[in-house]
Amino acid sequence: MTAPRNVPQKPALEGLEAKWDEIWEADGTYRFDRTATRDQVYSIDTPPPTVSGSLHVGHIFSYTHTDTLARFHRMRGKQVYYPMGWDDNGLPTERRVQNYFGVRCDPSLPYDPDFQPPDEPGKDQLPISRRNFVELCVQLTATDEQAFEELWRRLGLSIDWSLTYATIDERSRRASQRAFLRNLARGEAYQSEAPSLWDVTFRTAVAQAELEDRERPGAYHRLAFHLSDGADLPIDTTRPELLAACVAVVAHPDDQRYQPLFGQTITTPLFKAAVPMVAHTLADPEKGTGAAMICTFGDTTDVTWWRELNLPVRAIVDRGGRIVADAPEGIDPAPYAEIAGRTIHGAQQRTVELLKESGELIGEPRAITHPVKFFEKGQRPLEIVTSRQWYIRNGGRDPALRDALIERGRKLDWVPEHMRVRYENWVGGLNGDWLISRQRFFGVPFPIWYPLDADGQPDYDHPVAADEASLPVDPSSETPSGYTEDQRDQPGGFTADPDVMDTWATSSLSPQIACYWEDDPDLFERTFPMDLRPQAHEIIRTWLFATVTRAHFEHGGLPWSTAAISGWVLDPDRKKMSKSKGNVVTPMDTLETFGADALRYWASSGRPGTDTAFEEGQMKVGRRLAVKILNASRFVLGQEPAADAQPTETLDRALLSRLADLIDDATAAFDKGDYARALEGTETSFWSFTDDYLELVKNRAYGGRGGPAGESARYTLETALTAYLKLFAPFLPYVTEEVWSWWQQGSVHRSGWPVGAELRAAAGDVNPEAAAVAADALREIRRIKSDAKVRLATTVTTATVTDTAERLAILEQVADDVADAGRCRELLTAVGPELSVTAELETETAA
RNA sequence: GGGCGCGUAGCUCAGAUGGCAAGAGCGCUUCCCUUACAAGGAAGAGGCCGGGGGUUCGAGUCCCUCCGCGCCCACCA
Repeated sequence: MTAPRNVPQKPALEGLEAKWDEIWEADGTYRFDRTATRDQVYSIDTPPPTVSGSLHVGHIFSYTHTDTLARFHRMRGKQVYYPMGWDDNGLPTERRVQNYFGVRCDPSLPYDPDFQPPDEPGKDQLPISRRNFVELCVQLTATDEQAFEELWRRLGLSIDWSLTYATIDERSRRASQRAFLRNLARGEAYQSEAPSLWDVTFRTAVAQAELEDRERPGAYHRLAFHLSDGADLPIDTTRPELLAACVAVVAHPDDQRYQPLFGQTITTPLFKAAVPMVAHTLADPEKGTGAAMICTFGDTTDVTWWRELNLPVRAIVDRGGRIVADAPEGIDPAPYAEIAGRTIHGAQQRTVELLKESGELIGEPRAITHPVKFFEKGQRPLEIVTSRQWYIRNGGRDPALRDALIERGRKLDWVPEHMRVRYENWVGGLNGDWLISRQRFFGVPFPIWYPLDADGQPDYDHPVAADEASLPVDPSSETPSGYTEDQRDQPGGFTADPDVMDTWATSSLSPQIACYWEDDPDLFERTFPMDLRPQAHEIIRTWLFATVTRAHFEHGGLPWSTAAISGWVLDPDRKKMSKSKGNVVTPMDTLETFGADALRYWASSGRPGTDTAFEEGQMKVGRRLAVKILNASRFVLGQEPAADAQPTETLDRALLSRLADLIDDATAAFDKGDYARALEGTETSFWSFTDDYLELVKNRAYGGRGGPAGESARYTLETALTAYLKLFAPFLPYVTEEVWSWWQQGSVHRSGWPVGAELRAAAGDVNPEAAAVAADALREIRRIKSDAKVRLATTVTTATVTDTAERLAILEQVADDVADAGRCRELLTAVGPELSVTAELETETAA
């Protein structure tokens, strides 16, 4: 039955990664068997890493967690559907291409088929056509993806590499456009011209989920507004440059100071605009003077006031963050000419100067620090600009939908459980629908055209959608049905929607993309909804929520049953590791230094959802464990049990019994997603196996006493080793596979997960305490030798073990093994209150 | 301002439904080349379990409160 044994003399970890990566690939060890039915499948919605981002140990950390679960379920007999995606779509790639090649996209330029990027990026970015730009994006991401794949393979992720996708590839674009068209047809997607948050650097709209607050220095400026009776109304503002955009003054309806003013007309300083005094509960009597100017638009509260109070628009900031050239209606154009064309900053300086000159600045500006909204990837504060954008409903303005989506979150299994709260917080706090259009270039285009009227104006109310069968389409180069290409951008013809979808609009469909939604209905049937979504906690509000929303609309259910949220890797100062902080360790270097198994050991010791310190000490421990497995295995496999060997000795059966408990514990932990607990238990047990059990049976196993007792030891050693290798396999795939190959056929990763009941049956009726009693006695004998500062091999002429009668009865059954391991010629016992050992050591003869 | 999480040996962390006379590894001390392993092995020292109250026969584990740290969210006048 067993293969010939091939145990190396001097086993080592070096070279195992390259060797087994190649064999696993050649043997298709992790290949998905698509004949499996849904109940036999465990499918994983792997996070597609942003390939333009840098690789860091945080990736190793969380992807290892997922891989341990994948390997566990595979060993339990599931067909694991474990694809890998690349998120190459979107702004990070654009930015990287700009910097890497020194180019920028100018959509007005024609395509140059012979274009070659400069060898070195020049001082000024070279303008190139959109198509040339996108080609560079594709070229660069291909390189990035290779680096990621190399890392993942080296790390030993058991991914089926035949199942990769990229968020910009044809299948993703098709799924993304198809899902959008269906959202549109069902009324879940819509277009609206409305004020929205706008990044003036990237010149694109951004979504609520992509905002972050940053503390910024600012200053309160107290401005003198004028009442009709000539009195002044002081108002504080941090944005005096928006004075020209002021459309009203607001105060809280209950604010006694302003009761008489509500409904009156106020004159703004400098620009002399007549604006109404209005009341709204969002006005905070505690802030500033209690009265605030409403501008179109200084912040999101302005938008709320503007909408709810039906105020006019007086927009002055353009899409590049400058003051527009022409003064809005109703204000004095003379001072406006002084700020027109300036940047926000310049306009603020000039406005303040003018206010000082006119005497309408009261006192000096008072410096403060306040939170300002930024695009998370941006460098300049967001402005609010009115533009036409696509939205997908997400409950932000529909309580029934919001409740339905919160309910979906409650049906999801969260690991750890408390992460659910973040989801509910976010969904509960939404204040608008999901803005998915971006005024960018490298992304999935909207599959939409607009008819042009006789004047060449687009009819946005009657968009022409692409046919599903034609997807994916690029509306800027393909023609809608019913038109000819020469009608493009001609009066009476058509024009393409110029925007692309935000990257989350595509990655929110990762389960559908990964499972070949509509492209391969048979495969989809076998894999969707998926079992596991592993991801980081900071993107619960984006990726997780958006994915739930899309599946809610498209499938009326959850996209997966479990969400496993990983923590962060912290540097020793307890700060999140990130590139900007300059404390990132290159993962490939770390892999070279410690080895994949060691790194995986460190990663696996981080509890689900818990932030974990980057600690080289743990990696050294992992490496030592791997080496220990090699050496202990070499010892165990040095002798072969007879085919009919049975565990007859008490010590052996006690070991098997404890091993059965370990297997049950590890299995239960894994079932709950707690890989770390499974590892910890296995590791603790394994060290006691090598330190105690191995020493106790060494002599017996190698024929010291001969007969069935030796067979029992050899049988038990091999049975235990087999179980340990399987238990360790999800964590240390390389060393376990290597040892497995010394005497077994096939891959340990395709061998079954151990079953506690089988070992328990083999152990029979035994007191598992026997293993501990033997180990305790041996430890006491070692202590005596250690205290006497003699070699552990020193012979004991007579040892006397004192212990309770109960424990001595157990010791009786394992006494020969204890005597062997302790090198005791004679082992006596005496009843006493607790364990103690005395021993007479044989005098060392001089060498 | 609201919410979540964390605070256990010098360091990194375990301690599931309360029973612990408090654990692991690293580091530290002492000893040992024992025929699986000296990039090893054996033995050992080291904690008012953040502070204060409470519930209980019994609390690191439950409740209250305070302190410190981290994160998420919040309408930026």
